[in-house]
Amino acid sequence: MFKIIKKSKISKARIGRLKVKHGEIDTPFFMSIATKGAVKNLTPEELKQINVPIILSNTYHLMARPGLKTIKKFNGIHKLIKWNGPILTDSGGYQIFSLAKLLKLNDKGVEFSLAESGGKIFLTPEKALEFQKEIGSDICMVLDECPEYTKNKKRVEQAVGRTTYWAKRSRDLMKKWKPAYQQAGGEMPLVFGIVQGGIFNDLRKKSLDDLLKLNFDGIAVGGVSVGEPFSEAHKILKFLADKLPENKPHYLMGVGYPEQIIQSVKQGIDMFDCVIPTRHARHGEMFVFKGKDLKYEKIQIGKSKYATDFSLLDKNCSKAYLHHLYKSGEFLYQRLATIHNLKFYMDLMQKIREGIKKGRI
RNA sequence: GGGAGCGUCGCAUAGCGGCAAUUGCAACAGACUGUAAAUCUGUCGCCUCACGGCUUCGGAGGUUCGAGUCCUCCCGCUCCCA
Repeated sequence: MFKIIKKSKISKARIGRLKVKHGEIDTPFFMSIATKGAVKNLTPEELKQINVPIILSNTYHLMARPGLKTIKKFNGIHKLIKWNGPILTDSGGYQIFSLAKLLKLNDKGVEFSLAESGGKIFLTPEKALEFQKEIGSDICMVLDECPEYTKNKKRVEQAVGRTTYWAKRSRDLMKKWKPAYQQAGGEMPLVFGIVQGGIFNDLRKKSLDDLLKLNFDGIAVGGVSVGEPFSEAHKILKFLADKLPENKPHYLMGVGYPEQIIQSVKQGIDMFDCVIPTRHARHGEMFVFKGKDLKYEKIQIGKSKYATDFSLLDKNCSKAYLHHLYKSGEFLYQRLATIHNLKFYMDLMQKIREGIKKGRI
C-alpha cells in the first residue's frame, strides 16, 4: 500500500509510492481540490492531461448535494464525476472550522444547518466514514474537530480529546466492514487519522500517540492553515517529524504555497492539498517559475505591467491573451489560469521528487 | 422659426437649499492555505501619517445665513414640431 523508495540523506524527505484502489501515486504529491466532485472550471479529462494524480472531495458537500442516494445510483463517486483516478475524501472536519457559525457541536457529532437550502446535516464520525466508504472513496479521512487558530489551550485540548474519541469510534466501525470485504474480495479504502493539537507540542504529541494506537493507514496533520502564520505550523512539523511512523504516508492538510510545501517535504510530508492554485487562478493570479530551480513568482493577470511581452503559457495560450480575457471579463481566463496553476503545482511536485532523488532536498 | 430637456470628480449615474457630494464601471493597492470564495477589503478632487485644511458640480452674475440644487443671461449638447 505504501512503499518508500528513497530517503533523503540531508532531510527527512522521502520518495514513495502509494497504492490505492484506483491507481498508484508517486509521493510526495499534491491533490487538486474538487470539493463538490469537480475541480472548478476543469473537466476530468483535462485533469488527466495535466497529470493530476488524485483529487480531493468533501464529505460534507457531497452529502448535502447530490447526497448518498444519487451517488449510489451512479455506482459511486467515480462514475458520477467521470474520474477513474484516485479520490481522497475529506471528512467534513474542516467545515467544523470554516462553517462554525452554522453548527451545533458535541461529542456525538456535529449538526450543520445548510446555508443554501435551510436543511440540516448531522455528521457523526460513523456517518462521515460510512458515507465515504459507500461512495467509493480511495482514501477516507476520519472525522475530526479542526479548531480555529487559537492560543487558548483548553479549547484545543477539547478538540484533541474529541478528535481522538471520534477516531476510536471510526476504528470500531472499520472492524465491522472487514467481513464483508473479505467475503466479496474487495479492496477496503484506506483510512487516515488526523492529528490535532494546534500550536501546543504536548497536545500534538498526545494526539499523535493516541492515534498511533489505532493503527490507521496513514497519518494526517490537521489543524494547520487555519489562520496561523506558517512558521507556527512549521514548528509543529519539526516537532512531529521524527514521531510520525516512518512506514506510513504523512499528509499535511491544507498546505499550501510552494515554499511551504518544500519546507514540509523536508519534514517528511508525503501528501498535500490546497485551494491555492485553483482559487488564485480564479482570482487572476498565476504561479510562474523563475529559471530552473524551485524559485517562482506570482503574476497578477490583470495588472497592466504584465500586459505585453509574455512568453507562451503553452501551445495555444499566450499570457497576453489571458490578460485580454481577464480584462474583457471573459471567464475563459479562469480555465486557462487554473490549468496553468495546476500544471505549475504538478511541475513543482515533480521537481521536488527529482530533487530528493538527486540528493538536493 | 416654435416647443421640451440636459450639462456633476476618467466613463456612466444619484443628488427634498446644509455636500467633498450617491451608486456602478474603470484605475490602483492588498488579501486568499483539509473551498459557503469566478470572491473579499482598501484607496479613488488637492494638501496632510492623522486631526484638519483647501478648491469643486459647463461659464458669468444674482437671491439666500447657506446654492450642485432657486432666478437671469451666455456657451455646449439632445429630442419633438415646422
